[in-house]
Amino acid sequence: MPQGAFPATAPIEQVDVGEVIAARLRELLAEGKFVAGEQITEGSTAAAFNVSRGPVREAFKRLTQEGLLKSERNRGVFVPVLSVGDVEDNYLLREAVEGASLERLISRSNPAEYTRLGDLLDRFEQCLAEGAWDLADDLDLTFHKELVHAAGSRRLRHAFDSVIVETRMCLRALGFHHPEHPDMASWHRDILDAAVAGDAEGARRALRFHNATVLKDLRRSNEDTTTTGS
Amino acid sequence: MPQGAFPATAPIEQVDVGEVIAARLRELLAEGKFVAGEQITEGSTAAAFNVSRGPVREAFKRLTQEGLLKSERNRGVFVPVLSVGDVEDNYLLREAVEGASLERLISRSNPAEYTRLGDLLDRFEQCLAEGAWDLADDLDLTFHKELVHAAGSRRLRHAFDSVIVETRMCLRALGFHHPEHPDMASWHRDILDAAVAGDAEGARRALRFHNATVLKDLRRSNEDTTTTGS
DNA sequence: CAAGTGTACATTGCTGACAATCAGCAATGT
DNA sequence: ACATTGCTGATTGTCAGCAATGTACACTTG
Repeated sequence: MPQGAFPATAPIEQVDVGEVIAARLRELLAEGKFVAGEQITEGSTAAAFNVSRGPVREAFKRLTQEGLLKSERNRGVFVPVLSVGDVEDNYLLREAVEGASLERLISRSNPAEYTRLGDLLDRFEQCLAEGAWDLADDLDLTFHKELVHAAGSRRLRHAFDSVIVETRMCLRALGFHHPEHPDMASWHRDILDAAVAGDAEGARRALRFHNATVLKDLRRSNEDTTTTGS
Repeated sequence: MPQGAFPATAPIEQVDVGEVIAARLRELLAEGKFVAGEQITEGSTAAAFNVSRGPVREAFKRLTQEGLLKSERNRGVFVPVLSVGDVEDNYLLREAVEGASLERLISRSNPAEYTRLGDLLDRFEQCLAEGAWDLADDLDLTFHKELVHAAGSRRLRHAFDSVIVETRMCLRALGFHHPEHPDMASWHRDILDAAVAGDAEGARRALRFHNATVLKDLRRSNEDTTTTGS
C-alpha cells in the first residue's frame, strides 16, 4: 500500500457463542443471581440465549472445569453450595498464585506498573472514604488482578483470573462484602509499599495478613448469620 | 436385605467419551507423539476414535483451556510450539502451587502421608540406581503429585494436576529427560526431610533449588542442541 | 510477467434430532 | 401394609448435516 492506506477501522467482532455464554454465566454466578444448589439445564439456558444446546454445553463444561458449576453425569449441572471451607480452600490457591506473582513482580521491578497500581489504590481509598462500596469492591478486585497481570506471567495470570471468579462467587454466596473492615485500605497499601521497596518477604507477609483477616472476618460473620438464622 | 447380600461387584464403567478422548490426547501430547506446530483436526481425530465430532470438540476445548493445545477461530487447533520461556513460566505456576501445598502439608503434619511419600522416594532412588530411567521419571512425577494431593486441598490438587501435564509436555517437547542429574535423588529427599521436620521455609527452599536446577540444566541442554543444530 | 481476483476445497461453528440414562411415582404382587 | 417392579417425564450424551469462514491456487487483466 504505497499511499492512502485504508483508514483505521475496528476489526469485526467475531464472537464465540460458547465463550460469550460462559462469560455471561460467570458474571451472573459472581453476582449471586443463582441460588446455591439450583439446577441449570442446557435447554432452558439455550432458550434464554436463543441458541442451540451445543454452545451452552461448551460453556457448562468450561465453567465446571473452573469449579463454578458442579456436573453430575446424566443428571445435570448445579450451582454449587459453598461452605466457608470452600472459601478457605479457594484462598489457598489464590494466595499461592498471587504470592508468586508478587515475588516475580518485585524481581522484575517495573516502576510504571507500580505507579499504575498506586493510582488504583488511590481511587480505591477514595471510594472507601466516600462510602461507594460497590465501586470499591470492583477496584479491590481490579487491584489484585492487575497486580498479578503486572507480573507478566501468562500462566499465573490465567490461573488467577480463574480462581478469583470463584472467590467472588464464594463471598457473594455467603453474603459477605469486602469493604467492611476499617483497615481495608492500608492492607493493600502495605502490600504495594513492600513491593515497591523490593521487600518480597514483607509483601508476602502483608498479602497473607490481608487474606487471613478476610477469612477471619468471614468465619465470624458466617457464624453470626448461622446462629441468628437458627 | 436381611441375608445373602448381593455379592460385591464393580460398578459399570460409565465413560464420558469427551473426557476419555481428552485424557488420551493428554497422554499422547505428554509423550511427544505430535510434532510442535502440527494441526489436529476434529474430523481426523473423530475418525481415529470412531466417534462423532461432538465429543472430540469438547476434548479440544478442554485441552485448549489447559494450555495443551492452541486454537485459532475457524482455522483449527494446533500443537503449541514451546520455548524454554514457556517452561520457565510453567514452573512459576508449578512452584507456586507445589510450594503452597508443601506449606499446608507441613501445617497438617500427617505421619502416614510422610511414610507413603518416603516409600515412593525409596523406589525412586532404587530406579535411579538401577538405571531404570523411564520408571524413575514416572515415580518422580508421582512423588510431586502425591505431595500435592497429600496437602488435602481440592483446588491446589486440581491446579497442580493441570499444570504438571504441561510441564511434562514442555520437557518432552524440548527433548529433556529428568533423571540426568546425579543429585536428583537427594533433592527430593531434602524436600521431604524438611517437611517431616516441620521446616516450611527449608522445604520451600529445597523445592525452589530443585526447580531452579532443572531449569538451569534445561537452559544449558537447550543451548547445546540449538547450537549444534545450526 | 506481476498484481489482483475469483473459485474450490478443507475446517470449524452451530443446529436439530435421536438415543441413553436418571429420579420419582404409580402399579403390582405378596 | 410393605417391598419390588415397571413406567414416565425430564435431562444429558451423541450424532449427522448445514452454514460460515479461511486458505490455497489457478485465472484474469494490465
